[in-house]
Amino acid sequence: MNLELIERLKEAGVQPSAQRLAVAEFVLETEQHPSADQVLEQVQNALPMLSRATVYNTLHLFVEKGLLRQLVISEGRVVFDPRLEPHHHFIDDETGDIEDVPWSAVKVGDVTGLKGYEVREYMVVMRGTKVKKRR
Amino acid sequence: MNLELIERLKEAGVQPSAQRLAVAEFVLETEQHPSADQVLEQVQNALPMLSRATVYNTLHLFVEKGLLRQLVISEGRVVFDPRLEPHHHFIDDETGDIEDVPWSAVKVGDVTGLKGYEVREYMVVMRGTKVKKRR
DNA sequence: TTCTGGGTTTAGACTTAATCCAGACTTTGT
DNA sequence: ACAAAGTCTGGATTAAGTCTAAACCCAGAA
Repeated sequence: MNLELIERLKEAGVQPSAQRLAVAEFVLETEQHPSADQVLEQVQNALPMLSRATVYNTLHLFVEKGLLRQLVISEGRVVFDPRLEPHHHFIDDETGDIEDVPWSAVKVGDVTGLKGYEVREYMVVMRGTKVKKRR
Repeated sequence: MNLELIERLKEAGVQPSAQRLAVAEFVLETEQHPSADQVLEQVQNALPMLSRATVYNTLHLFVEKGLLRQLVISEGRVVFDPRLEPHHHFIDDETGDIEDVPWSAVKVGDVTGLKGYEVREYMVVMRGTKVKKRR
């Protein structure tokens, strides 16, 4: 099962294993921005013997191999994002939820030309509240 | 001594005290982006009996009263920034140092008009390396 | 001056996220 | 089947941050 995922791990240079597959299945597929502990909790449903250390190891491995991005923008927590293409982030003041904002939604002027800095990546971080749909 | 600072605290609605003054003296003046523990360490030079809890209380009070901003963008740490006017941030990949980038250095297109979001504040977070001065 | 009460500070216990480690287990190649 | 390399585990450890109860300080009232 899940041959595609196995292929994807191999391509990234990650040797597949039951644990890694289970973690990948959740974290590479989710729409959320889970923290390590949230990943642990979720994946333990499928694989109860999974240890915390393995989750941390696996997530860091995935980040290293470019399958995940690590975000450090939310309230005191490190969080993982499976969307690799550049995008911005909106953080809800009330709930702390992080949402992706498409790259095209915000235009940012030339950043690579900043004197003194070699910018590898950048994003706009917005904070505020979500507007209820008006009828 | 330091009448100005005392005035500033009072204006912000903070009742001055020896500890709060000492913390203010460091954290409102620094060019860095210190973490709570760095503040503790520094201010203990001037006030050795200062307790960790007081530093946390004071920093949070300052944030609440608008004397400081809390940043959550660096490697797993909450960090405080005494510059209240809007600006962007550059984070050095190697050292983790955070530097301020003037608001005018990067132009960002209209963000307030994003459908579905009420944006209270935003900033561009850049990551990369500092360029050595070329001769 | 002494008393009193509110706000402030303290040390230490506690919580939670994250890391480390040594041994056990699995997989791979021969 | 075996050895070596790689992976996983539970538990101990570290570190950031929070909480709490008792002590402290000081301004105003008596």
